[in-house]
Amino acid sequence: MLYRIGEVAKRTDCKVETVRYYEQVGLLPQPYRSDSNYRLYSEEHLAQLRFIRHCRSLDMPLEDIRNLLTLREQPHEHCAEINTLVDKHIRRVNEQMASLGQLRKSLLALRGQCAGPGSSDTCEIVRELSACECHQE
Amino acid sequence: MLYRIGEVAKRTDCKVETVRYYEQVGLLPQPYRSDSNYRLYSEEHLAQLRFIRHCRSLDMPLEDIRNLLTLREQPHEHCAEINTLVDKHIRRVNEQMASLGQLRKSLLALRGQCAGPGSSDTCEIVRELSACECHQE
DNA sequence: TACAATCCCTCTAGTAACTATAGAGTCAAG
DNA sequence: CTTGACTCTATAGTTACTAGAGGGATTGTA
Ligand SMILES: [Zn+2]
Ligand SMILES: [Zn+2]
Ligand SMILES: [Zn+2]
Ligand SMILES: [Zn+2]
Repeated sequence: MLYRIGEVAKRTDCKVETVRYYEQVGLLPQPYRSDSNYRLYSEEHLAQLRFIRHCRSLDMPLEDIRNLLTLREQPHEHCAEINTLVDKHIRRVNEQMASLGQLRKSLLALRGQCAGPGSSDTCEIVRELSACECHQE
Repeated sequence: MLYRIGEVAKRTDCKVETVRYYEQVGLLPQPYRSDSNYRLYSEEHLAQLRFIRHCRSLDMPLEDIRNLLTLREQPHEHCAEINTLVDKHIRRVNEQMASLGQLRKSLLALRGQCAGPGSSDTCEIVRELSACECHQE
């Protein structure tokens, strides 16, 4: 059973262009081709694309996915490498969360500066943005 | 007192190329030029660049900063517009935090799947990534 | 059989916000 | 006078797609 690209895209919840893109950057092997040069995908292709899409839904970079695919191909176990890779990603996500938390605090503080219209000549928010300490000097 | 681009970059903690980039996309007005065609910046330029950099440190998109700069220029108060803009950004940050939180949960669950080397033929992490439910069908 | 609506193809360029080259000119110190 | 640090322009690369142009293929319907 072979599927055309539109079918494949629908089944993996991604756009046709994205499927072609994965092929272009070497994440997805070349599909078969019909007489009219249409791409034709097997179940294996579909499975690999699902793998990729699920990794992407976890926000893994394509480079990591590439590595995971290689590890998956090989017959041996690679728990160590795989765990390292996932742990690194978890660390990235933790860092992003931390910095977003900081950001949120700063933004709320900034937002609190505005005392409402009429309270001053220029909005305190703009004043704060202009006269910060961190970017002076 | 006029500053060359390297000095300006150092004082605002950004790269020389970034300063030129802001000029190119119209966030920073054209500086003066020396006889040898070097960019020369006034204190006003410096202040505006600080404004931009501080907004960027809050992760505001350049488009928002452009709008803030316009609002700042005008003599009247614009608390309403400014607050709307900041609130929208805060909402974006909140959304990002929420989705990162979800992501973290999923990743930790995935990480927990690995029972260590020797426990199975292929690492459970890879198995989980291959056989997810969300990307089937 | 004719025709329209979909599908698919390749190739190219655009997105955000920079970053990094290449190849050249300028300037101050030793 | 030469070395090194600075600057200039113009162009391309980064990430992971997305959108479009301009063309063929397929499918369903009248
Ligand atoms: Zn205000
Ligand atoms: Zn600041
Ligand atoms: Zn394992
Ligand atoms: Zn999935």
